[in-house]
Amino acid sequence: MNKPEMITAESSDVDGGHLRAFIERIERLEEEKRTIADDIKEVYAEAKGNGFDVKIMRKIVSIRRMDREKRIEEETILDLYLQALGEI
Amino acid sequence: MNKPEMITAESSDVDGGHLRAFIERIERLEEEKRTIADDIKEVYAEAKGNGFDVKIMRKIVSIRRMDREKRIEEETILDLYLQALGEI
Amino acid sequence: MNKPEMITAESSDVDGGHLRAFIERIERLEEEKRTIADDIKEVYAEAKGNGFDVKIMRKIVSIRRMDREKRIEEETILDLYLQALGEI
Amino acid sequence: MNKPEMITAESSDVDGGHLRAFIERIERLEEEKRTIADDIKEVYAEAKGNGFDVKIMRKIVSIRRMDREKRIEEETILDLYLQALGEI
DNA sequence: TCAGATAAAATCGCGC
DNA sequence: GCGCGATTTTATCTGA
Repeated sequence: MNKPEMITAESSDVDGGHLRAFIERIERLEEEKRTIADDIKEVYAEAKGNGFDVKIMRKIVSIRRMDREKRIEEETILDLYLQALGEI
Repeated sequence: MNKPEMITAESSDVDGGHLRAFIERIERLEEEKRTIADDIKEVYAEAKGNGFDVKIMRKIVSIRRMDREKRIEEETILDLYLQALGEI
Repeated sequence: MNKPEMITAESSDVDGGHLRAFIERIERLEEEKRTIADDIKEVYAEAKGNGFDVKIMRKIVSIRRMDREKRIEEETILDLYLQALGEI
Repeated sequence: MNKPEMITAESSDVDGGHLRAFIERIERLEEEKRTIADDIKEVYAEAKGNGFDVKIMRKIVSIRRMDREKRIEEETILDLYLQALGEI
């Protein structure tokens, strides 16, 4: 009895194993994220090696992202209007 | 004659097709990155749902990351010392 | 009447004098900061002139800074743990 | 004899005391720099508390800095021209 | 003087 | 909505 997972103190029942599992899942995901970020940097570097201007490319990517977000925003508002009309 | 890729202005030969390919690779990678960021958020949410304190979890992740970085820094400085010794 | 500070347009009451004072305080502080950055550079240069390896020195400074930050992080998480315990 | 500062190995005569002094001077200066950076942040925060838009303030500071640099640049070029003329 | 590395500033996004 | 932390962008610096 009194195995680690059966601690009965009023307060500090922290399931270390479970916590550890969450932490490790997060760390694996962050590692993946970092890898992809590195891949992105590599693509920019490759583009630079091909004579493209990285700063300008970043601007283009940023503008296109804003455009996409704007479009989604507008579609969302449109949907809201359509819903509102349907409810009349 | 004079197909797009044959423009001969001295300066502004921007290979649009090539650029577009780079941009699209980057955008795909950024989409993947965003997905992973969302996954991380989900894991934190799940952990919270299991009674864990997200703020503390973030600190743990942060401290463990610092540990890793510090270890790498120390290996780097060891290399620098060894190089410095080798150069004498 | 109608002294500058009494402009009554509904929206654009920008207190220019006040803003200017803030801006100038910031600029003075940035000037000081730049001076100190220059001092640091001078110390590195002097050390180099005395035969020390600047790259290694920077690494040492960086590692010592990480040590300090890690210590602070650990104190912070200890506080978080104590708070969490107190809240039960 | 053979006091620390008289080590005679061909290679690793590192004057630790001297190095330490340089490191500590740098660390003191970096601490001062950090303090000033914090002061700047505080000024921005105070301005924000007085209803100013921090983002815009940063833009103003940045533009004024560029203006100053531009002016210095232009004066430098002017000096170069004047020197050149003087040499004719 | 330039590229590549390093550090700083600005911006973004989350959790409270 | 605000502070805080992470990320990204910009600037600085060093070594070739």
